[in-house]
Amino acid sequence: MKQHRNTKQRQLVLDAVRARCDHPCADQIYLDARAIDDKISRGTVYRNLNILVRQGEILQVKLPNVDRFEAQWDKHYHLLCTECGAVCDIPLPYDETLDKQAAEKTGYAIARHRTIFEGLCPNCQQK
Amino acid sequence: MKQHRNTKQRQLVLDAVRARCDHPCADQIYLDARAIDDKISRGTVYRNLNILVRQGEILQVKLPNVDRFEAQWDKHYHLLCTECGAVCDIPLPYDETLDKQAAEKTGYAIARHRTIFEGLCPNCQQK
DNA sequence: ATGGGTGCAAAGTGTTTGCAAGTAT
DNA sequence: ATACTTGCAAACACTTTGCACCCAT
Repeated sequence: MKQHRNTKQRQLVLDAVRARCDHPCADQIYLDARAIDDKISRGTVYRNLNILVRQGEILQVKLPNVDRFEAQWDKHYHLLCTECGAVCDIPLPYDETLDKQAAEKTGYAIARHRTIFEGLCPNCQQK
Repeated sequence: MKQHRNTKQRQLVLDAVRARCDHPCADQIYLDARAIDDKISRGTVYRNLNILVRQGEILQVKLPNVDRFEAQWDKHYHLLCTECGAVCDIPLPYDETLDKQAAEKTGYAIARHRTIFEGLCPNCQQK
């Protein structure tokens, strides 16, 4: 594996992810980083997000159109409001036994599972 | 809701999804449809896939890079081989109680959840 | 006849990449 | 000195859309 250096851009990207709790998308992180270093480029942000994901520093949440990121790295589930697009973590325990069951039934070597709940947030329900 | 007509193109797209069990992506469906009607266009395939998903005729599976589709419409979970990209349905029961728990804990009106297991298929484990 | 549907090509969106210059180690 | 990183812009992959014509109802 390639050895990574500490650059202020990479640190900036990591800080930007950590500073937010709303699971920002890459472009949001770019904007946040840009507000501090107005020279940083989109390419650099995308590259660093990918590196940080690979290093396990941050988590990538695959959603319909865009990927989102978050600094929390333990296994947990997500909740998406299908109306306004808000994403939040959900306080349900990660069920390890599911991975075992799936492995037994399929012969796959299961690393993990990802669960995304879909619904309407309190705000959007009122409309 | 807009009223939809029966066109041979739409039927062709639906048949193409039904004919496959490997969760094809949009472009694969386009190619399959193209093999039968060499005049059908990508735009039409994409448009019809979206319509069919909205109508509940087919299911859309959101994965890393591309969306995949399948004709089975009941709630169930998916298994992705992170090496070769194969996708299959997984014979675990859909857990309705999770939706209730999530709703109670968050105040969201939960419609459903989607779970994707990640691992290595038997083939890719050998390498 | 009416309004949804089609093919085509252009435009979007989100992300990756080639390159020359810069920099952490 | 070495080789990883950066900014920039061009390239990509996938999907949507505007338009004029077509066709199911």
